[in-house]
Amino acid sequence: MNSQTATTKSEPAGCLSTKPYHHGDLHHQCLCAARQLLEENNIASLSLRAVAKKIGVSHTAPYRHFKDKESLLAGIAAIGFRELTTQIAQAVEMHSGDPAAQLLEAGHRYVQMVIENPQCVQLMFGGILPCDDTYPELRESGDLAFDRLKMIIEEGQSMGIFKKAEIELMALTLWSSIHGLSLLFISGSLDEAVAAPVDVHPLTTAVTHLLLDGLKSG
Amino acid sequence: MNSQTATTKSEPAGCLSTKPYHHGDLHHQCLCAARQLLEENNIASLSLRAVAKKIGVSHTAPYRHFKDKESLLAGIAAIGFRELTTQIAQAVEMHSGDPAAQLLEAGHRYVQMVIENPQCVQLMFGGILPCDDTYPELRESGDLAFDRLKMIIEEGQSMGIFKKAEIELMALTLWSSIHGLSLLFISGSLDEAVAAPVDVHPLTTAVTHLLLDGLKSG
DNA sequence: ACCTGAACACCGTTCAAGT
DNA sequence: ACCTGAACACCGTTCAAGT
Repeated sequence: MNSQTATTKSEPAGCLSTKPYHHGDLHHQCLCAARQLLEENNIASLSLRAVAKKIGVSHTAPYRHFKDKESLLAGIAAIGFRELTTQIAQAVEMHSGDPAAQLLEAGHRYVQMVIENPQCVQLMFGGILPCDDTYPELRESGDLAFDRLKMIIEEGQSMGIFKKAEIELMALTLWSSIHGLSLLFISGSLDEAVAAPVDVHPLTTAVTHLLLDGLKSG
Repeated sequence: MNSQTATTKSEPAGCLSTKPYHHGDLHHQCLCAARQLLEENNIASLSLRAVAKKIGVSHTAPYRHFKDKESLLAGIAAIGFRELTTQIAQAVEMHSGDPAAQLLEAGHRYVQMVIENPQCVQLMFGGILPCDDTYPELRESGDLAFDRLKMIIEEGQSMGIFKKAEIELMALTLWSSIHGLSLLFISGSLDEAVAAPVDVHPLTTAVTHLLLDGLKSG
């Protein structure tokens, strides 16, 4: 039994390893460490130097793999967008042939993702990263997720269970609502505004059902 | 004519003034300068030292009026919440007796406020400030705005134009939707996802109408 | 190629000292 | 009371230098 390999494998996901001079995986390790540090504190207090320290590398080493701090942040955001797309895709697979169930499941997964990675989501949608085409990888997955949403609605329309309003508008309304609900959850604003203790899952279900009422045909 | 007063008054809102040793208004001037600097760049690059420099005061002077940087940020957020509440109140006054029109107007004003003060809104809802009762002033106005929203719905129900679902749930759905739509606007995500050029006002109207369909009685 | 250490211009925050 | 300057431990970023 190779003790070095064993040590690496037994790490809890902390991306630690016995570090050779060229460990080669620095790019991935930076993203991994940064993601952890980001969720532990917040966006403002994430420092490139702390990331380097966590991996056990000099504070200038990350510059081999990322142009600057912003570019590292963009890398984390990209991972988040990919994860969101995956979640929606899984929701669609799970309830194939039932658009309403697909939307409900996708909504739950979206909310769950936001609650589990609040700081990452703030990074994705918080206007810290530039909106232009500086990081094309970012918007591609967001785009993909929206397309999938539209496909669900299209199927619902052709099955006659959704009204035939403009697809893009219906998709936008659903996305906005679940997006807003998620962000209100993590902002803490709901704890004060809503009288009862905030119970994420049933609240998400209720909101979605109310929305679907507005989309129903007839 | 007193040239000193004239100079102060003719400032475009930049909060500049000929500075006596005790200018007394430092608290307000800090908030004002910070708000400007915040919108000019973003939250991460707002520095207490830059704020002090903009007012023409030593970099430790703000500590007389704010415990730390976070407490200054909380002050800015509080102003934002108060402004949001005011906007909704004005929307209610403007269309008294017509709950649907009140909701539409409030939505437009909410979106407008977010678009004009994106960084401030990120501060208000971005999870940078602690959610607990460290800054009680913050949640009080948010609370007030939500109450007003519920009153609109209540009136609509008693007039028989809204369905009699749970008021809090209906209010939450509306708030989430408009909140989410606003944040998607400023995040730039829509520019990529939506095919047509994003036109804020008509899009907000369309989304609200779709939502109101779901809230209608009958 | 990949990594390091010194250096620079910035931060937030504290504290003794000045008016 | 209100403000200042020096000091401390942090930042991001650059660059010559090392393996």
